[in-house]
Amino acid sequence: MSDLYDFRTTEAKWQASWNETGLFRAPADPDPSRKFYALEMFAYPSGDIHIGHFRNYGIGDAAVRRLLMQGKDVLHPFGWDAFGLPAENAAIQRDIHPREWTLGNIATGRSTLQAVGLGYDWEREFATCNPDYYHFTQWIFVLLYERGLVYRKNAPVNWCVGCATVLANEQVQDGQCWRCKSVVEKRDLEQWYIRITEYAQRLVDGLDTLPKWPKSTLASQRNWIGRSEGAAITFGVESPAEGCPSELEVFTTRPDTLWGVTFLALSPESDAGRWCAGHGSNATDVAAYAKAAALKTEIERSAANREKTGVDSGLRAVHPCTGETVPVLVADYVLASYGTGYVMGVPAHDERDFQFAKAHDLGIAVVIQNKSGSLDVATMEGAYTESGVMTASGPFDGRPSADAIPQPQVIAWLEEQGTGSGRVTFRLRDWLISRQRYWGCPIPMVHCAACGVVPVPQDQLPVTLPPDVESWIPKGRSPLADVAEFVATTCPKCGGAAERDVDTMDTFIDSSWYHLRYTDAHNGDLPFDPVAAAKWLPVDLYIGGAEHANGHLIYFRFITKVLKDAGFLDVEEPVVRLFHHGMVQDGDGRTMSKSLGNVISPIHLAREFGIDAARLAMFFFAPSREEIRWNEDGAAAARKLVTRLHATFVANRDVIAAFPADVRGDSSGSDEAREARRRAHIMLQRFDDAFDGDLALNPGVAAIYELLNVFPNAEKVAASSEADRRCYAEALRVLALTMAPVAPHLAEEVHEMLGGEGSVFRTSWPAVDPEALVLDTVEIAVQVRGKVKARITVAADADEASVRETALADPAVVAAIGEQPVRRVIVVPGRLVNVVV
RNA sequence: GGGGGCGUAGCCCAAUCGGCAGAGGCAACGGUCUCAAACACCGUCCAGUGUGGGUUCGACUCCCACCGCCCCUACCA
Repeated sequence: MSDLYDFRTTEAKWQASWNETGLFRAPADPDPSRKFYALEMFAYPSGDIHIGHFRNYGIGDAAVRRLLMQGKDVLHPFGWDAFGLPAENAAIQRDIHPREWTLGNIATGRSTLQAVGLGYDWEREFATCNPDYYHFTQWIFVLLYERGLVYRKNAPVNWCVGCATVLANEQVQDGQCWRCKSVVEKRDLEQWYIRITEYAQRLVDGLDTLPKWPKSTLASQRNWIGRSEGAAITFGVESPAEGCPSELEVFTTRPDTLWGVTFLALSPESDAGRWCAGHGSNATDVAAYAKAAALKTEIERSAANREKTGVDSGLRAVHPCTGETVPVLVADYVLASYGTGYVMGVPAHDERDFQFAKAHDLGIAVVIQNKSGSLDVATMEGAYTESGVMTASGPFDGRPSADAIPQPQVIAWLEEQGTGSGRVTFRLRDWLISRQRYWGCPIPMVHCAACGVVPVPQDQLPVTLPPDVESWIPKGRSPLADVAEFVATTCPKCGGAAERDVDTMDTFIDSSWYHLRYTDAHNGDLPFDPVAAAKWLPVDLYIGGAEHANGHLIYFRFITKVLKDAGFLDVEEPVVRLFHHGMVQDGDGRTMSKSLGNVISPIHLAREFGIDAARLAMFFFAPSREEIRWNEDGAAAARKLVTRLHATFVANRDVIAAFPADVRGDSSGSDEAREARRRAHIMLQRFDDAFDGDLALNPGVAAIYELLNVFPNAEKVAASSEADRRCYAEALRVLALTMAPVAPHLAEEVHEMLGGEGSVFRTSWPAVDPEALVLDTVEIAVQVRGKVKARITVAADADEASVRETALADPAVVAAIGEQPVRRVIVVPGRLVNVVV
């Protein structure tokens, strides 16, 4: 073996070895006490694997390698989130079939990941666009249907003009399509929905059982699900016309402000709003208003502080407590999809209602008085939304509204009166999953003239995507609608002629169950064998970007719960510990993207610096959770570190080889030798803390530098005493193992050089020796009034009294105290002494 | 508007239970090596922790207010 380290050949050599020996192949029958399921979010096969993937997967890879050394039975799989729009866009732009484009990208991506030495069980790999996989995406859809969680509804939906498809709420960002940035409009369409709101409460409750999830993500999900407690209150409609709703039920979180209602407002898309537009006494105006509202884009409609428009609905409502009539308006600041679509207007105590009332000359009534009693309709410039004392509120006059909001007494009273009741509402909407696109999972439903909507029985799945369509160009309906042989089918129920549903599913459904498929990736009968899933679930560590907090990570929790209810799983939550890695930016702090042309491939890193150096650089730049700027100088420094590490082992090879692998130094070594040993254990301790904690590997890598910096040159080591050489040998042995997760190829090479058998990842992870960490003597600071005045050297285990005595005897301390009386002496063992005068 | 996070040397970042602000790297500078340069090696330099208060013997760390930056969310009644 050459004494010069050639990272290119060495790295290739060990990658081949890992493949041959199946190092990362998960055991078929993991020991329950040792199983560990490590997962990184799978990749969209967009083309090249970039440096951001390399970081994400590198963190997981390092964690997994240490787990192997700890003797865990590890499942660490990889796959491809392979359906989705970019494939179709490529098809349109380059006249290449989406499948071909996708499969080509997968092949490139896989070979890149393998070339950079990431350790996965490739035998469990799959792509969601493969019928072997989407067969069971459909199977799960049918299961959801059978469990009453799928329904069809005509409702206003987000319509992306550019993609010519509907979008889910979280796919609309700032009123634009998340993919193509086109304007998003509202359209009325009949679409498939999944009743995720049925699980809203469980999705909220589950958050309390996830202590190892980032606080930010828990908070984000809590806000997204948006549980609100309040009351549903029924207002009568004054002399309702034929067909007109006779009652309007509103939802409010402030039932204590009920007596302050001066109007009701209806969403133009609500049932009553639509009735008013068609049949009400002011139908012409309402219809015109509703039409204008629908044409507004999401951007216009959601612009902050937009003027609150509205129009008289033609109805009058009867206040359930006072019997007075109040005007009812149609206003597009009211959302049809939240609460009931009708709100009670309390201008004095709600900012939006205040603005609306001012703009439309509606009455304002103060019913919650502030502490000083100064609220007066004539002088109010905004709503008073705090709590206070209820006034002009019938039986509740004089009651504080502060006890609890919503007021339980008010709700109880409403229930007594029969005009309202307590109600919990969620912000979370049902999951709209229809997409008018080709490259997705077909919805396994059949429309039969005689039987209505009929699911394709599970034993007749999959409904395969037709191999070709006439045109990829979106025209506002699914390209599948034009494939006659796909559409024409027979009804599974009556056998008569029927038509297939032509839409495909949102790709978030593909990724909602992929973690389960890995446990049994080749099952042809079921999505997975419940026995196999039980062996591995829950995922012990899940690594991915924080941007999925409200999309994927909610759907994924939801589907896990449904499958548990259906008896296929025994876990309520899919993931024990969630970790969000930081992004990788270019040297100027810009996000790497194809359009900016600043994307760096890990292949480039492998060639220029070596994979181990690139990993070390990445781990060293910043804690894993923080974003980093890629920096070639830093990578070059890491390359030097690899060279230096290798050279250190080569130079000290004979010293190490003279002792058994489990050599231990002890206190008979010199200070210098024991310091080397101590540094090695500090390093180990830091890696342990990181891997067991927040995955911040930077202090650990820094500790490698620290160890090398105190390590004497080889001549000196060779010439030292036997006791010293034992310390040095131990330090390097600890280093050789501890660096393995972060610099795996180098570690294998060193392991082999030191005479190790097999892979270093089949040896065991070292244990910190607490005895190696302690120092004989420590220098501690002596402070007088908090200012350091002297430093004294004492035995590390010196008792407080003697430390105090030594400190007080120090001339500099004596001088600093002078004539002042000593009031207290604080001794922090091993740290400092503070004299209070 | 709501929520989450972050401010430490020129730059990236450490700092255990509240206990001496500096471990490490980059850059810069000086030196050794070299015909010279690069590489390598040795060494040097640099902040008082965004601001203002508070608690404490002692605050980067805890509390309050403010400033700046990043991310998420947003007419949710």
